[in-house]
Amino acid sequence: MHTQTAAIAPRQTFRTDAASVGTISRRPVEDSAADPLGVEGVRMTYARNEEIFGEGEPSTCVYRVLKGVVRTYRILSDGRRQVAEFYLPGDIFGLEAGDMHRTSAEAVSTCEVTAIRRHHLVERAISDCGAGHKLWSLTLHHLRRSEEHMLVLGRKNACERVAWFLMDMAERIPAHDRLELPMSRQDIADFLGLTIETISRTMTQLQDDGLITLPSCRQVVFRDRRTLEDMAA
Amino acid sequence: MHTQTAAIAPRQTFRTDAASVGTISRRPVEDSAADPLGVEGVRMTYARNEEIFGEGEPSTCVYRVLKGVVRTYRILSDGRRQVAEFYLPGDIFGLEAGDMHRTSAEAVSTCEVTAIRRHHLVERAISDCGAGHKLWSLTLHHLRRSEEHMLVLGRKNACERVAWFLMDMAERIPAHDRLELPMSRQDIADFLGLTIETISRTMTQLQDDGLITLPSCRQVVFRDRRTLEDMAA
DNA sequence: CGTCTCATTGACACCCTTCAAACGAAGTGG
DNA sequence: CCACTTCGTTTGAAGGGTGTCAATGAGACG
Repeated sequence: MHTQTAAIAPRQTFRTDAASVGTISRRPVEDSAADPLGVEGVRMTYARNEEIFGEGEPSTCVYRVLKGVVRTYRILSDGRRQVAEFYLPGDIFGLEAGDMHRTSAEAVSTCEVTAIRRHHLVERAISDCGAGHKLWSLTLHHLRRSEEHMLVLGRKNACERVAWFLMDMAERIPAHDRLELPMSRQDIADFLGLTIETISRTMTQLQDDGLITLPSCRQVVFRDRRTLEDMAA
Repeated sequence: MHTQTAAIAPRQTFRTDAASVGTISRRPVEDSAADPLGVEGVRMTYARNEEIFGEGEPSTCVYRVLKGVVRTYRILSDGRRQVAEFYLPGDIFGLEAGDMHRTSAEAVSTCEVTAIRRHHLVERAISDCGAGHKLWSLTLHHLRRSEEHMLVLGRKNACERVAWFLMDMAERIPAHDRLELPMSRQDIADFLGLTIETISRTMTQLQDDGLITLPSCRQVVFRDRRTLEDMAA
C-alpha cells in the first residue's frame, strides 16, 4: 500500500510506532454513523501517527473527524515534508479530484473518524444537487484556506508564520486565552515550512516579548492577542 | 473599489498604467459567448496589469480566459505579494466560497475573458447536478494544484522552484523544447516566493549548467529536460 | 532510576535577500 | 538616424534570517 514512501529520511521513524497497533485500531468501531453530508459512514479509530491513507493509494473514502486531529501532507523523495492541513473534530478530509490520493493522511493524536465511501458521496451529489452544492462549498472553503497558507509560506517570516498559526489554532479550538496544541513541534514546522529549531526559538522569543507564556510545550497562554493578530495579518 | 490596496509598496506602481486604458478596455466586446459550463457569459478585454477584480469586492462573476494570461494574488499590508496562480486560455478563475473575493485578479498580458454571472452558475449547479459536479471537480483540481504549490513554497530551494515552474509552464503551454514566458520576472518571483534577483540568478545558473538557454529573457529553450524534471520533482 | 522521545538552546554555515549599479530593449522626440 | 528616457533584467557585494549540527534539558514510561 505504501507505494511512495519507500525512501524516507530518518526523521519519519516515528511512524513505525503505529505499525504495532495498526491492525488492532483499524477495525470499525461501529457499523454506521449518521453524517452531516447525509451519507452513511463507518466509524474507525487510528492510533497516533498511524496512516489513514497514503499518497498514490486509490481514493475510496472521504473522512470526517470525530475525535482527535489528522494531518495531510506530501513528501519529497529525500524526506522533506509539507503538512497541507490539520483537521479537527467536525472537519472533512480526503476529497480528491481523481481516483487516487495525492496526499497522505495520518492521525496526529489517537483519533476517531467516520469513513464515507466516495462513490456513495458522488452518487448522492449527482442525484441530490443540494448535497452536491454543499460538497462544492466545502472544497471552495479548503481552497481559500490553502491560498492563505500559500501566502504564509511564500511571503511571511518565521515570527509571522508562528503568530498566524497560533491565531488560527486559537480560532479553531476556542478557549479563553489558552490553547492546547494538539501537535508536535515537528508537525508545526512542516506545516509552516520551517524547522523544529526555528519553531522552538520563535516560540520562546514570543514568550520573551511578553506576547505569550508557555506553561508547557503543548500549552500556550495568550498575553497580547492584539499584537499577535497584527503579526499574523 | 480598491478597498484593501491603500498602502502598497512602491513596487506596485506598474499597476497605474492600466488606469489610463481601463475605462476603454473594460467594455464588453461581444454580448454573449457560449461557455463550456453551459452558462452564457459576457466577453471582456483587459489591458496589461489591469485589475479584473480586487480582494474584498463582491464576487459577482466567474471568469474563463479566452486569450492572454491572468494572475490571482494576495498582498500583505506592506506590499509583499503572493501570486496564487496563473490562468491560461481555457482556465477558469474567480470561483469563491463566499460572496466576496479573497484574492485579486489582474491581466498579466492584454487578455480576453468571458465573465459569467455567479448566481447563474450557482442556479445551474443547483438544478443541473451534472454541471454542479463539473464545478466541484474543477475546484478539486484547483485545490490539488494549490497543495502542490504549498509543497514548493514550503520545502523547495530556489533552483527546484524555478525548475518546477518551468516544467509546469512547459506542460501547460506545449511547444517543442521551447517556452515563451507570458509573465515578468517579478510575477515569477511572487509566484515562487522568491525575489526577482534570485529568479534571474537561478535562470542564468540553469543556463550555465547547460539545462536551458535563454535567447531572450522571455524565451526558454530546454536542453536537458530529464535533469530539469528531476530537480522539479 | 534508566531509557526514550521530544523540546530547547548554542554555534556556525549558507542560501537568499537587500542594496546598488550597470545593462539592454523598446519607445519618444529632435 | 540618433540621443534620451523608461522599464525590466542582470550582476555584484554585503548582510541577515533560517538551516544544520550538536549538546543539553525535560517529561513520560517502565
